[in-house]
Amino acid sequence: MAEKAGVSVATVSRALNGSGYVSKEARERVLAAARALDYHMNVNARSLTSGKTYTIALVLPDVTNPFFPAVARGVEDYASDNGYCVMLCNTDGNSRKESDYLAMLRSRKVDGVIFAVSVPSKSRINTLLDDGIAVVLVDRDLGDSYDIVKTDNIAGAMLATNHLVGLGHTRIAFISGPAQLATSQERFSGYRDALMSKGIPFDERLVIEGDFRMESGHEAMCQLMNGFDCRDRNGFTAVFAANDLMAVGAVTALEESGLRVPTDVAVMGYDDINIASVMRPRLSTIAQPKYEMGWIAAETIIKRMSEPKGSRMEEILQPMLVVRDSTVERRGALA
Amino acid sequence: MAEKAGVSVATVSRALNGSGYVSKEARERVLAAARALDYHMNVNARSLTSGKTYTIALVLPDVTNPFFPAVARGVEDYASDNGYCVMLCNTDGNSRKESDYLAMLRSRKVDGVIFAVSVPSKSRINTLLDDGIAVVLVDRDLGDSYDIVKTDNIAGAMLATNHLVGLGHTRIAFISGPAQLATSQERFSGYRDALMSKGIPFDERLVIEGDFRMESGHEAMCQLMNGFDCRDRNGFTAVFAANDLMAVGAVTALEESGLRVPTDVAVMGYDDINIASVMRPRLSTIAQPKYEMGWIAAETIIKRMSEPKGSRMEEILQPMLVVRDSTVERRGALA
DNA sequence: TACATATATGTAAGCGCATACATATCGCCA
DNA sequence: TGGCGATATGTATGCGCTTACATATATGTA
Repeated sequence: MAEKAGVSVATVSRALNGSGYVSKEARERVLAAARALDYHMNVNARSLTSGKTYTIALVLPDVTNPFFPAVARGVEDYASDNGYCVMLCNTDGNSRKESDYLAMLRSRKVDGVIFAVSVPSKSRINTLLDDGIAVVLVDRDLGDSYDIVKTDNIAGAMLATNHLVGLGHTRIAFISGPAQLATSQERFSGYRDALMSKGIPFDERLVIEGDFRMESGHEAMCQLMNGFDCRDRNGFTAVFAANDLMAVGAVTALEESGLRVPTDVAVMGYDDINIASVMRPRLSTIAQPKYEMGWIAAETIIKRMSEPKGSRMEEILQPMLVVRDSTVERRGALA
Repeated sequence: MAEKAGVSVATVSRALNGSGYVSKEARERVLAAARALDYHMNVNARSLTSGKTYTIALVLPDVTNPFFPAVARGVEDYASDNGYCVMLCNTDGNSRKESDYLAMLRSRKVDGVIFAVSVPSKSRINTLLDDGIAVVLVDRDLGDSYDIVKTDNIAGAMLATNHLVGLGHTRIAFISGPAQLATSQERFSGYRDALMSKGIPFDERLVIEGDFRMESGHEAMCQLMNGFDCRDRNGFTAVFAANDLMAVGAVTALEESGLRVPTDVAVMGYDDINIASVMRPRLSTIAQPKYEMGWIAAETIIKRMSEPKGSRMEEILQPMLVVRDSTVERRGALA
């Protein structure tokens, strides 16, 4: 390549990177040679000296969870527009897998990792940071120590709860996410606080912990039905699930018991995944700007890489109430 | 690191890789030093000499299409179990994005790319191969030149069509995928051949091309309803969509027109994405082993890397008929 | 004309690793 | 005891690139 153009490797490098002085003529010869040889820079070799790999990792529990593909897409779009590649890492919420991956990413010198934490471990993250790897959290918060992009879960849960209350419900069950996640805790707070503020007593027997997966929603619902008779005003007349997947499970359980949604019990989800608008009854839910979250996370991490010492960045997006058929009965609806 | 252990870098390298001769004592000192310093090999630097990056790319149209996350998961699981990382690349079926990405991957020296092609271009793939990058196609075939993992689309489409025919339908519309994709062509063949073999005349006015997305299914259905009165026996009484997403769109269009599924027109999908079992009516469809496809694709590509010159590998998985409510009316069903 | 600057290019070192090659020690057999 | 093979380790080179530094020419200024 250098010979082909009749110049030194240094000049080639300068020509290709537009750094330093290169005569017009030399540049053209280099470019011509590059084209002729179909030459492509070896990015890995470059990273050896530059320290930058132009790679970021997206570490999340499971792409198969419909919440994440949109986030991933957002990350990827912003990243690729800026010359970055993104590695996809599924942890299954498994501590071991998570730390294995982080080690892998460290030894690959990724520039940054966008992290939907499933086991809250600050030391894990600090290790990355100490290594000079930028980190931004998405969705799953971890206190106020790290850059984060999330939605306002408390507001979202209040939106949901208030909607239910507005419909006349006072006995509202809550199917929570994994208790150790801030995301779950926040949604729970929103639920409880909304109740309180309306003067509705909070009954902890109405709260069951799930794990964000469909089956756990089904299970939780069964447990709930076991403990209470929902045809009884002292039972419950509505359920708010901390994510749509669990809401789907809950609806299924309800139907299996011959209960009608929303007539017998109203169901509210969270996330607004694609399923929500297609299932029957269509699921009322709290929409999160998933794609934007990913996009902004990528933007944030790239910004962070350019100033590692800058002050903490926090992007809190607003969730939105989407009312469909699982909470209010439509009269004269087509379907 | 080398000094810390009191040996040369060569010995460190040998100790860490288990190559060449290293005394037990030296190895232990190296390992101890590594632990003490929290040393991690720089994989990129290594790839400079070894030529291997232990990275594979997964290039597909859009992770947001529910068919792909499962495939991606399969790829990732096998890959990470074998020390590989996977880069995620969305092309949107856009020729430009696709080739941009391939260039990017070349300059990053990925070891292989698992490719769900959207624009069929052999030269594109040959360029990769010439570069020493392994390629295996998933789902989208391209003649018999390359390694591929797919399902038997002809068989699948026949399964679907025969099911409909068995139900008494003779006027079966078909919403096809993009015509340039082998996947679409094969499903179309299966549809037409099944019809033929039952002595049912094939009416090309009943075939409309979509693009695998939900909206296009909706549109196609509208077009179909415009051309035919489906309450007329000479219109159509069933629709087979080449994928579930389009089937969902079709069902929506049907409902909007006040038509009932499956009573007025039966609908059959393809893929068995998560939505299929949750929507109402639940969608009858052809299930593809998505996760396995990804898993096997990763297995295949890693095998290929170890013997670049080996004979072509072709894995054709079998699709499965899943009968739900969109084709047959359930009596006494709970919901 | 003499010298400071801007422009242009090459040389060489180094990034973190693997490895060919040279060297050194040891055990063992003829 | 001389010599060979197995074992162990260091030195040096190169992977493909960037960049500090040296060098060289052109341009401008006093």
